Amino acid sequence: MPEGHTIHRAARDQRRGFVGVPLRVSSPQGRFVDGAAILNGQRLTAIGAYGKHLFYEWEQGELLHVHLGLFGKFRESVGTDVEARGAIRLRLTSPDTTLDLRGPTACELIDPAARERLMARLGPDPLQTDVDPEPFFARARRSRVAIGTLLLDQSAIAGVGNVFRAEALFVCGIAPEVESRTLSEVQLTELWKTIVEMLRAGVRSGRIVTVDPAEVGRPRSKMRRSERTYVYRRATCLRCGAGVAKTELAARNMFACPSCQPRL
DNA sequence: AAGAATGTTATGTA
DNA sequence: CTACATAACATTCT
Repeated sequence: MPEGHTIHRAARDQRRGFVGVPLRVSSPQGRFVDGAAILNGQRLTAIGAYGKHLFYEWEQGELLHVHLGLFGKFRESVGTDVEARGAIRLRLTSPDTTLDLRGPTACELIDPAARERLMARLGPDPLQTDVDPEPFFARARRSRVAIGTLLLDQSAIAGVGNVFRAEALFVCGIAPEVESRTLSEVQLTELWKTIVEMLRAGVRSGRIVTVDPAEVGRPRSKMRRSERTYVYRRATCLRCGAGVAKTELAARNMFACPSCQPRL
């Protein structure tokens, strides 16, 4: 879920006590994390997230960049004597917990300059405090690209993934294939606002629930899987019952309700 | 047990 | 320069 997923993870790791406790980073197999062993014995001092990128900072100034990509996942186990299964790219241990990372797109030690370069090519991240959405608006105003495509372009807006693009467009009643430059200022503003709220809700609840709980008459935590999205991976629209249109946009599955998101 | 899935990047084409 | 297609890479689940 980067998208939320990456961000949730960082938030959750912090709650799990991986910040500020003694950590050991084991030497992983594979082509990832060159020289991670030098982190042995150092304390993790901060976990930061920008868009779908995670940055783990250690006390000696080492900077670990993690991107989960499509398959990357942290798996948590109780205790520190955990059998290593599969290709573990990174293992973090706190006194009572082991956190294994598998399948990330990136897991590498970088320097601050590299992080700057990386962040420089990302658009505004709706989750950052004091973020200025203007670069996203400016891009949208001049682009002929479909808004559904633009939302996945991390250089336009950072952090939105396939679930949130479908759900945010649904909530705003915008058809995904509409050229972004044809959207009104009001629509752009509403879209940004919707995304901010959705991402925040994701971080708060630790899962992606884009449906207003009032709409299904059940608290957020008790919503069934099929009720957590309006159109994403659904056959019918949660709101109006119309058949959801499943298409491909930017090489990803796109879901939209033809009735709630009319193309004008 | 093939295929799909909350992703990115590099490369080629027009 | 923009847009779009394709392939490559990673893992887990059905």
